[in-house]
Amino acid sequence: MEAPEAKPTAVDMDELKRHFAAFLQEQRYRNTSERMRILERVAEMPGHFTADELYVYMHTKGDKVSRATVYSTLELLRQCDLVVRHSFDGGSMKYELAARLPNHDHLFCTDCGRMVEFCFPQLRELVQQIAQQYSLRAVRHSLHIFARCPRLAECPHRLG
Amino acid sequence: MEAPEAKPTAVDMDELKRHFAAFLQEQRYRNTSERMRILERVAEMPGHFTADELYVYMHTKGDKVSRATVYSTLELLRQCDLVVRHSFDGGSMKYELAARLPNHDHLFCTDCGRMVEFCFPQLRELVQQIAQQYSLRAVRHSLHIFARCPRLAECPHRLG
DNA sequence: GTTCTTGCAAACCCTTTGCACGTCT
DNA sequence: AGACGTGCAAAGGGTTTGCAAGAAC
Repeated sequence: MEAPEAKPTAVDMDELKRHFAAFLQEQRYRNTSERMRILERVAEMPGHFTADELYVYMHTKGDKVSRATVYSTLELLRQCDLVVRHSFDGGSMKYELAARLPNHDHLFCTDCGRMVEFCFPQLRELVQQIAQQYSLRAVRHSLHIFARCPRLAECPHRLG
Repeated sequence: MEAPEAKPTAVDMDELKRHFAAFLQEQRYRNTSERMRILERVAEMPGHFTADELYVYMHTKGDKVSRATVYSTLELLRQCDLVVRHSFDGGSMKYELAARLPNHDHLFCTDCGRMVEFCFPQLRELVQQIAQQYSLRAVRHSLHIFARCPRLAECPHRLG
């Protein structure tokens, strides 16, 4: 049986911008060039990234934005569900475009450090069942699995 | 059907101390009064706590330990699996005695802020299945579910 | 013109580190 | 005696904030 890797979704930039503009207008926030530029650059990031990585990337592209604006705009993008923020153990916050990999989870090999993103429909169902036990409706979830190779020497991705 | 709340396990303090002492000896770390005292106080904490909360608690009890020692001992307790560390979204690290609530997960109501700890055997199985798809053996997992009340006004735990 | 946003730097919080002193073996 | 652990304070990294200048409405 094939392992269900999560696959990137094609991103419709205009759609994202419309979504963001609508959110800003609705919330009486201003539609500034910095905010839209940040959304564009977020969509160019390949997967997870930190606020600082985005800041550095934008400066290599010649964009003039401050870290403060990067942080505050990422927070706005999060409020309107265009980006998701992850708190992986011990590190700084990781952001990611929500449209890129809908509803995926993370598996970490603690032997080699490899991270796999996967998508299991059964998990979605189970999560919904669990929430229902408490008369709630699950909106989002985050599952981290920490695993090891049965025989370390044969781990095909081990470090070193 | 009854919602499966995770139930605290009775804690055998002597057993914990033996486990920790054995770990220290095996790793050639020293068995100091500070380290054992910290383990005792960890066992007195009701649930999740931050390193600083433990530090403050110990000082209310008259223990003289520094923050540095609290942090480093919590790390040792983590290495020998006596405590687990959680990284909840946006906040500081939360620690918890592993023996207290074995293998539980977390459900957050985003309307009222309530957090429920639950334990679903099916989830364990599913997690193991997922890891097997990648030829790995799951060791630990962490599932956070974010959910809402179907009708907010009726949320029995809503804030305000 | 008023209010919000930006950029910069400083502040902030949590955690780790360097060093002198104390303690365990 | 030697090596490790502790306590203190300072450093460190990531994120937020205060304020003056600039842009959106």
